Amino acid sequence: MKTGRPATSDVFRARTMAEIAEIAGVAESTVSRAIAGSNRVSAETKERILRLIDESGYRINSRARSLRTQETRTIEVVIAISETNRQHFSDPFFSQIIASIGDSLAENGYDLLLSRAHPWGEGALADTLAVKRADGVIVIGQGRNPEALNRYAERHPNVIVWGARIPGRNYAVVGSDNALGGALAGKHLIKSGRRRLVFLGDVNHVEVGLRHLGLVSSLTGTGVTSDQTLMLSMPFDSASAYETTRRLFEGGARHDAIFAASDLMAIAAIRALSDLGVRVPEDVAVIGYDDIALAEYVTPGLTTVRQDTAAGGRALVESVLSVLGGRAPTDVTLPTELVVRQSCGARK
Amino acid sequence: MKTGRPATSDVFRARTMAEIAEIAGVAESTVSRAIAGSNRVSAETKERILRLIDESGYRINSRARSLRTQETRTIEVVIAISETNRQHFSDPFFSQIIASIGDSLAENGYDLLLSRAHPWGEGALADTLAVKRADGVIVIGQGRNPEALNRYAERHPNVIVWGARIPGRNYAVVGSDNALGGALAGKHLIKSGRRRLVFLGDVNHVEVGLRHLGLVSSLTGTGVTSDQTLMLSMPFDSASAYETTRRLFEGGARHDAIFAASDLMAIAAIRALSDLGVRVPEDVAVIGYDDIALAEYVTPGLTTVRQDTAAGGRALVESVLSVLGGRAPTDVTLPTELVVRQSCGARK
DNA sequence: TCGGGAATGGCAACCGATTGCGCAAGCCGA
DNA sequence: TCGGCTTGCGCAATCGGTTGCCATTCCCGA
Repeated sequence: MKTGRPATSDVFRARTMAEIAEIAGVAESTVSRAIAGSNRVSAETKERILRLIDESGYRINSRARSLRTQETRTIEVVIAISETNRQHFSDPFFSQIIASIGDSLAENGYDLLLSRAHPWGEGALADTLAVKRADGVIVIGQGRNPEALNRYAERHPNVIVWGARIPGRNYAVVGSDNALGGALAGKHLIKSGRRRLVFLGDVNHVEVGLRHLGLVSSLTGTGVTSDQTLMLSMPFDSASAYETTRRLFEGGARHDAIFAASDLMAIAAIRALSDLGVRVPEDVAVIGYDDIALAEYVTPGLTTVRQDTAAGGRALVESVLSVLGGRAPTDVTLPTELVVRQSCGARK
Repeated sequence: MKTGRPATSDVFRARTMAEIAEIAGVAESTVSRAIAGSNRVSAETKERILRLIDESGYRINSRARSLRTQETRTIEVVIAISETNRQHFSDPFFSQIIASIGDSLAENGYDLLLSRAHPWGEGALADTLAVKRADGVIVIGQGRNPEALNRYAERHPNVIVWGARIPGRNYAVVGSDNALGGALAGKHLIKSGRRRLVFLGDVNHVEVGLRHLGLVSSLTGTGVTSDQTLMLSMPFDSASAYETTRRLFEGGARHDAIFAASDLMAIAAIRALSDLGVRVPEDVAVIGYDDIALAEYVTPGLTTVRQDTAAGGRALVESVLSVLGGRAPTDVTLPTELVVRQSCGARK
């Protein structure tokens, strides 16, 4: 251990409830009731015990308590990272929604256990870790393997998922309207005179697939055929978006708009264009998805489909706590809107 | 609860070790030893028990285990957000380092409990939450109130901090060399012909203060006096950086370089300049701090002082686990280097 | 003075695992 | 055949709280 640490103060420091009880001259059960605020302890006894607890720096042992009460007051949050790309988590979208979840949980007196591995993945280890550590689970993203998630949710009742309302699922979801988001982006691009669109994103990913679908559907009746629209499937990260975009336009592509599945990808795409001397938005318009905090401050400002992470986090927590309370969770679809900034301004 | 869920399969599902023991026809203790891999259980008994566990879907109860073993196998990670700006957490720097910490902990079989409130803050509640939930604590950032953190660490031995080696502290730190980082930025700016520097960041924040100090010290002997250098103190977020930069240059400032305390701030500053028609790097060079994943992909690419979050996370975990193992933690200073990209290329 | 009931507090079982210690069976050599 | 040693397994205590139920005290009216 470290040296040179000052001697700890010599006041009484209690480790267990029994010690408190001993000093206070009451039974453990009375201490427990005093803490719980039971009305079966007189006001003065209660006050005396609480003061003693405060002075002695005693803190309740949460494991012992939760062993007895059968609740952990902990919610596990799982990021559905893909096996191939663990860095996915560094997307600010995740930190924003986790921050919101963390705040809501704290307000309700719950802890937040963060997992990066899928507990529904293969292998007993993953499953072992997932059980009995938390009262409920919030999963961020349905990922590329919604069936596995579904099987997991079937066996574990207290699961709420950030994602899309896909049919046949065994869990409640909170999320934006991905198809609408895609359609909003598509309409806006068409309206600003774009004709040859590129979609950047992994359509095998449930939510991304819906965004693509929305984009394509918004094209009907506009005179733009979907075979003018290029769909480039790629993982969820900046490097792939940069490389793909760069290769596409180095090849002399004549596309005039990009819709990316995330802001991170959109920002990287803009950079690829810029490196090639292609102007944004004059030559190519770019729209992202998420509206991360940074979207407003990159150069040029990023037009994007907003997912309200603050509201999303709150809704997820509300949902999971209502399941714990025995109530049925309801699906929540958050308002989904396009935020127009420079990267997709009108053609000059 | 939800309706329409398929009936759960009718295989035997064990909830407790006692049930396993009963079915296997052995004592609970034998089951426990079989799981722990004790050599006091014969190979065939062990195999029989493990197979039964696997088939029955039994998962050990981590609270009961940790109550008995007196260890939680959980590490708490605390983000030193400021009271005034809770959104601070959305900085990708934090998510990157948390991702790395999470991976290292998982490799070592530890869970990650995420806290956003300072457990060393005022109020018994905050303290209550902090105790006995985890075996150790990793604090990200010393923040603006290192004394409070110090007092906290005095009472809680198993604390490791991401931050700077300030004197008198009661904890071990892992971090970059902030003064060196500041100096590297300063030297590079001078070398590329810049003379009138601006520093953006809250110097009351321990690490930021050191970065500023490093910048100023690198100026000696260069002919640039420190009173040519402007220090603008501001919180740690994009909006403030944008506003401050914009106001400064709207006022017709003749500064030719900005060094920001974080990449997020640098990116926002670039945007403010761009909105005013100031060219980066031709008119003003910009250097950030952190080298977040996005720094490489923004437009223009961000020159920045790299903090290796992957190595940092690993070192933090190694340190806290070594304290738990009874060994003394050692301070770790990570390699600190400047990554030059377009935002501070040579003057054209 | 005595019985009844409200108010307060204590006893002990319990949550689900881990582990020191003791016991029984099997094996060996003498 | 017998004692001693090794190996495998079970008993029961234990971790630190919570809570049903019973015991005690006190106050009051009859």
